[in-house]
Amino acid sequence: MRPTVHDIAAKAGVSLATVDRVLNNRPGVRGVTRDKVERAIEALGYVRDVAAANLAKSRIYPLVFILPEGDNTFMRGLAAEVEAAKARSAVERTAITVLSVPAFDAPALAQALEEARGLDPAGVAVVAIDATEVVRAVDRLREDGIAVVTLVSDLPGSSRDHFAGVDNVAAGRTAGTLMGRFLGGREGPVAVVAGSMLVRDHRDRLEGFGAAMAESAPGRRLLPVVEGQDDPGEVDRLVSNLLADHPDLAGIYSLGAGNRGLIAALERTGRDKTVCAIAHELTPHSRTALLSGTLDALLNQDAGHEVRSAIRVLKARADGLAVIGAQERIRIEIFLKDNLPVDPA
Amino acid sequence: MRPTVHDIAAKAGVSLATVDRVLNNRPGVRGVTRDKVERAIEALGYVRDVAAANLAKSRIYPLVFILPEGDNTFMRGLAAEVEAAKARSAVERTAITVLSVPAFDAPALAQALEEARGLDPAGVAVVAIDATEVVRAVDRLREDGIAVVTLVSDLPGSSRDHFAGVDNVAAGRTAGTLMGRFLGGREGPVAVVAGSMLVRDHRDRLEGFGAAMAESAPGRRLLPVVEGQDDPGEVDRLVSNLLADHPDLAGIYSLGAGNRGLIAALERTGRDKTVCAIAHELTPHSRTALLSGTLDALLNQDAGHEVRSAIRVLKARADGLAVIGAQERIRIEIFLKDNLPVDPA
DNA sequence: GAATTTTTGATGTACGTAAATCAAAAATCC
DNA sequence: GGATTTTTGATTTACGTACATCAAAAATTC
Repeated sequence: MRPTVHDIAAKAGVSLATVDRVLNNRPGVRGVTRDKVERAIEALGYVRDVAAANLAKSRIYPLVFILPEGDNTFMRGLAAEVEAAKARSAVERTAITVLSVPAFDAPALAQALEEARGLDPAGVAVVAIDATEVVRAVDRLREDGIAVVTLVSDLPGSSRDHFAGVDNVAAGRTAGTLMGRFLGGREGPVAVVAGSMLVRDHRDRLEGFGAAMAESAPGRRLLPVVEGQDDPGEVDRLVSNLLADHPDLAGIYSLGAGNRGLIAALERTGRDKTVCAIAHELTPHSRTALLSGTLDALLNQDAGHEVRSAIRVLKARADGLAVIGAQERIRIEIFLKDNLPVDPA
Repeated sequence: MRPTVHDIAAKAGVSLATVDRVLNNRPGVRGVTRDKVERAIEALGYVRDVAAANLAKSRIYPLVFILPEGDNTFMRGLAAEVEAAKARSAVERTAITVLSVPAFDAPALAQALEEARGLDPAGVAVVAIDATEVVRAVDRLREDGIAVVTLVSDLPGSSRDHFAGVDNVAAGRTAGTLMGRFLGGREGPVAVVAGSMLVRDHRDRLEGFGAAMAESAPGRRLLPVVEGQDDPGEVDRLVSNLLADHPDLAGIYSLGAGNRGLIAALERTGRDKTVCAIAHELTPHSRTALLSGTLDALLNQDAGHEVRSAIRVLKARADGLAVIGAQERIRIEIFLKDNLPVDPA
């Protein structure tokens, strides 16, 4: 049987109340006594039964998720994962509120953060936009003792506790290496389609992509980045133009969302088999395009992992506990048509 | 506040004891009453507080892991993950026993399964070998009501409850597609190094690799498979011979373990930059080789995920609960030098 | 050494569920 | 309608921790 508080009390020769005072560092214990108890804890290898502790505390963690609105599948998938977490809230002792804000709208996001603050939650998870007013709003939350985790897109200048997302420079590098190697001897320039250069993750991916391309395909020409606002229609228009302007286009790296537009443009023009296309995020559309060969590779961040990780970190921070960084690191997944997970993500 | 058993009792107009009888389907409840209670549960949206339930039951799950001995890093990593799970057993209410058996030894494995049966555990996780006596031993465990999960290597003919491992045909296909595309215009044959064609996962990988290579690099010559017994020394010898015999060798796919030998042979002969090498399993050695460019890509199955998934499935099966197949599916990870996780696996 | 403050002990209740016991009520059988 | 069986109720204890209260003991101050 694993040791309990009673065993510690017996071993240390003190009362249960004193053990409780030490365990929950309540005041009124002499240093000598505290040491005695701590030695007993050590000797017995006691670990607090969290289930029993939570039961006794009947603690719940009120959390707020702030997500962007908008017509792109990845963010809708992220929202779905938050809903799934909500369904688990009874088990996980969380109470999750979701706030939606217009995409790429820093003032609206800052306002939503203020609204979240009004709800006095234990923690807030937010898909960040890199703007000073957002940084200020996050810092205000932290000053109120509210834990903050950035989700998918980080906010490095702020005092956020943690970033639940991928290393986007590395993701861009990965795409660059794949593109360079997949192109092989093929001639022609490579295009890059982003959502918006105002968002940090897109800037980071571009940086990584450029660097890795320079290594794996030195001398290859990169066309100037075009920005599709993560909107399928806009991406379709931009890619169609690129294909028309560059009959020898060898590859396209789409580092943002709105890939339905990319896929549509490639397939409509019949260039899907000759242009090497690498994109981000596994969705039903991108999955189909990967299987048909329109897309050559797909980089992915697991939205479910990110949401679950964010919740774990927020809970830990609310309790003032440390998190194991390595365990909460989100991986950059590479999918080819051959290693797709069976269920549509 | 979320509803409790008391709320159900009040709502249904029955006693607490009756609610308990329904919830834990104990006998002695009329159909009418049972319905009344179930409607109340439904109406209130009651979900059992697992923490409280486990506390009350003070249930533990005795589990047995059967792992092969042998000098290869992957299996040692797997064993380390089981140890890590053992360290968590207080929290997870498990009691894990590990049995070691000689590698590739079916009679010894069957005997270990019998030994596990003698321990009367709730479940057994085993790295399977494809042999009739092993199938029989697994079936005997199942007849005794003991849950069985195969780990890493499956046993399709048996009555095992679940396989915690990757789809190895798909893994081979993934390697084949990568190899075909990475080779690009380069000439020369491609070699395949396996551990043993007697093991199912290696046969599966070879099958997938051949099929995908035929698609992505039609006409490319595949050399006959050589078998290195997952032993670094033997692999080194075999690869050295291959390199000597085929000065124009374009690629090597190592689908088993013992990659230290592969890496050593490539680097010693200075062919590490000209031969495209794809291997399995992320280890400190393969990680270094990927970063230095000796290996071009690495396929991986996350041993930690596999062990944790096996435990979840065994616990669920011991309680007669269903598992969500999709959630327990182990992914085939692709690593390039750019998307390696930060901590050495 | 008396008064004060600090530390410790003893004890009880609560969290939500499991499981057991015994008595009471209701249904069923003949 | 009485005997028997089945169903239901009432109540208690337990799991391991948190937290509060009050009394007793020890240490500290002057």
